Amino acid sequence: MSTKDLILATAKDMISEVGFHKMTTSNLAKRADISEGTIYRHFESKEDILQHILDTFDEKYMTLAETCRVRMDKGTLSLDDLLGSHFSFLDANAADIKIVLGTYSILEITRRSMGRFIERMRTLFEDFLARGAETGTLLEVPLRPTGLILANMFFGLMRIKLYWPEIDDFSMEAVEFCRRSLMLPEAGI
Amino acid sequence: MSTKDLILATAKDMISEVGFHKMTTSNLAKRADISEGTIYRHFESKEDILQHILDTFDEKYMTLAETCRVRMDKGTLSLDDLLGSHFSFLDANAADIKIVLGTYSILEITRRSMGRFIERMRTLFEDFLARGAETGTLLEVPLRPTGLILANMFFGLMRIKLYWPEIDDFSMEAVEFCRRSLMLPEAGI
Amino acid sequence: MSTKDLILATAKDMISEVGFHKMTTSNLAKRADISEGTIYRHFESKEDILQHILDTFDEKYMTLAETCRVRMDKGTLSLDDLLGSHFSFLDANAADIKIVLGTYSILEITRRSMGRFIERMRTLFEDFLARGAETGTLLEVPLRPTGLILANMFFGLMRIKLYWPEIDDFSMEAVEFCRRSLMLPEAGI
Amino acid sequence: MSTKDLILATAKDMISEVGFHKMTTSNLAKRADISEGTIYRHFESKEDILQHILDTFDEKYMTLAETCRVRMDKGTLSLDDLLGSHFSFLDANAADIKIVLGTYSILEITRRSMGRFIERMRTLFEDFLARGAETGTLLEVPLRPTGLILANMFFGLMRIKLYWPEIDDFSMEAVEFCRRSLMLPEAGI
DNA sequence: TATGAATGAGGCTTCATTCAT
DNA sequence: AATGAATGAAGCCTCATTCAT
Repeated sequence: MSTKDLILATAKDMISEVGFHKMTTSNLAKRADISEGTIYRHFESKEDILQHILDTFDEKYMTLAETCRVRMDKGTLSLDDLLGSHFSFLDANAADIKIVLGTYSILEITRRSMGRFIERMRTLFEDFLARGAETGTLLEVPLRPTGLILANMFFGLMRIKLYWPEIDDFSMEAVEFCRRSLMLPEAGI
Repeated sequence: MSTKDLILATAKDMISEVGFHKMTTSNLAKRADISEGTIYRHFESKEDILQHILDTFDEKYMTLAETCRVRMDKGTLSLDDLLGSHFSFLDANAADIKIVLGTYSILEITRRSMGRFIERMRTLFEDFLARGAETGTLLEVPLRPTGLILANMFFGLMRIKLYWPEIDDFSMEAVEFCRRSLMLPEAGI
Repeated sequence: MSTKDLILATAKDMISEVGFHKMTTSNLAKRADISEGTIYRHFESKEDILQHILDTFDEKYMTLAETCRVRMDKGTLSLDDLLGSHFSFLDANAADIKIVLGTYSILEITRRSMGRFIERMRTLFEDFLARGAETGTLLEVPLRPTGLILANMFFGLMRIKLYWPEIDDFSMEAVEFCRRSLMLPEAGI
Repeated sequence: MSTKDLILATAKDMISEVGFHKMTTSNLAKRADISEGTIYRHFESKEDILQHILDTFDEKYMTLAETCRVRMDKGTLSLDDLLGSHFSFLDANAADIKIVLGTYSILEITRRSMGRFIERMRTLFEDFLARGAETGTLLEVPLRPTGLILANMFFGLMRIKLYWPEIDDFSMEAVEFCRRSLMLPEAGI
């Protein structure tokens, strides 16, 4: 692994564990077993490290969204698929999420980054809802706010999972909660 | 106002405006027009100030919950009443909420405090759902997780309102979203 | 002596001895026997200390210039008096001068400060020359540049005295040099 | 141009532009488009680069002095010639002068180098004055200090020109000033 | 010769906290 | 109770220099 990647990986771990402020350049260097000066050969500032982490995360989510859209266009993406792939994504990127959730209130760059993230997720959900309404599988609901509600639900789930692990996971029930609100009362009766 | 309250009020404003880390004891003293030393006559540490703010907030919410319970026991609390009174509470205590949301990821004391807050809200919603199921006005849903889902929804709404004010308010739609998921398909009509 | 003055005096000594860059905040604190943090209770930055030194020096020269002007108006100020009082001033403020000479090429604030200093000295000399020409004790020479030449001569003398003390003092000869250039060829002869 | 010369030339530009301290080895390498390590293949240290620049400058002045002496021995060097050739030299080597003036107060090596420079100039002027006195074209003045006064005047002129370019050039008047002080009251009566 | 990543000492500054008055 | 000067640990960052390739 290149030194730059080592720094990035170590910083990601540390920030998600102790927060941005408590990861000091000195700590970071020690844990990555490099000198403090080396950090500045690869990054302009401590905040710059975070910026890189956020950018990478951003790209990862864009890839997921793209994949979802492709399947949506083919008509093979169910509500469960959509929510399920998001849960997987969030689980797989827990550290990044924790970083985002833990710094958006402190740092302007994260606030902006998370704002973009929310928007992207909302747009994706919105498009899904629009399509569902067209094909008659979902209720007709106000698209924009409902997309936001779903995105918001996801963040909340992650937050609780990450910061209050002692609380039982309630993802499944959340999915049910949403299904009841969005699915048409099963025609077939 | 006593000096202690002055410090508390000033600190609350500052923390919600600039965050816990960026409120320094020096800033605080200047803005409250007292000396830095005076702070330590009333509080043990900077964190101790936060602790007091959190405790006060805690009590305020307990009062609201108590009020809700009283009305619930009388059978005069509709879903709209419940959610409405919470929206009012959150609006009226925006500064406290912002402090909680902005520090739980950094400080153990807030993490615990917010944990309790979530639990309390969850319990209240849970009780409401149980009663609704009994009286036949609400669907039968898994109580504990659904209470959590509702609490979670509230926090999310506040968060977006506080940190991304440029996003349109979607409280009303969120309420609708929940109603659809929880209300019985209006019987016989 | 107040702590602020102690810092100022110590810094003046150190800067004139080793230069602005080589006086570090750490050194300064050690030599003044205070903690590094204390420096920042009294000054905004390291450069701010220098600023204070320069301002004080500025005022001191303005006082001298004022005194000279008063005597000039009374008609009791000979060329020897004028140059003599300047030599005394420069000798008495050797540390300040060394600081000015040693930092104007590095720091914008000193460059400006020294610029003002030169101007002030030039103006004073210029006025003296004008008066001398009027009263017929001095040659008529271009005022502005000649004032500058005299100011310049002074700075040069100080510089050599301060940085090359091994070179014999030549102030007296410099005064003679100027007299020959400025005095009317003694009438009476 | 050899790499060594490239480094030297680039360093000369940079030091005269931003000063010795603000030219970092990193900057220098970037501007010269070489690697930082390469610098240390050609020079022992950052100061060593300056040493080379100073040495080269020293030689250049020695050449000028030599030329002047040759003409002096032939008896074809007027005061105007002498001063004029010095002005030309200083103009042509403005970067070197700026380096010397900007570092003698900080660095021992420059202080020594400039000391030698002053001495050399003084000696040359002194010899010229001696000859002038012998041939009866110049007043008899104390040689050593007067030589120093002239050298000093030159440095002052350069300094002001380089650091306060907003001040009008007063070289011509300076020459006049010196002529008045040194020339015999034109016999020719 | 040349590279450029790595080093580590040290610089300036901030800030929660203490203490004599 | 209140003051505010003083502390000192710790934070971020810079930079001349070294060294393996």
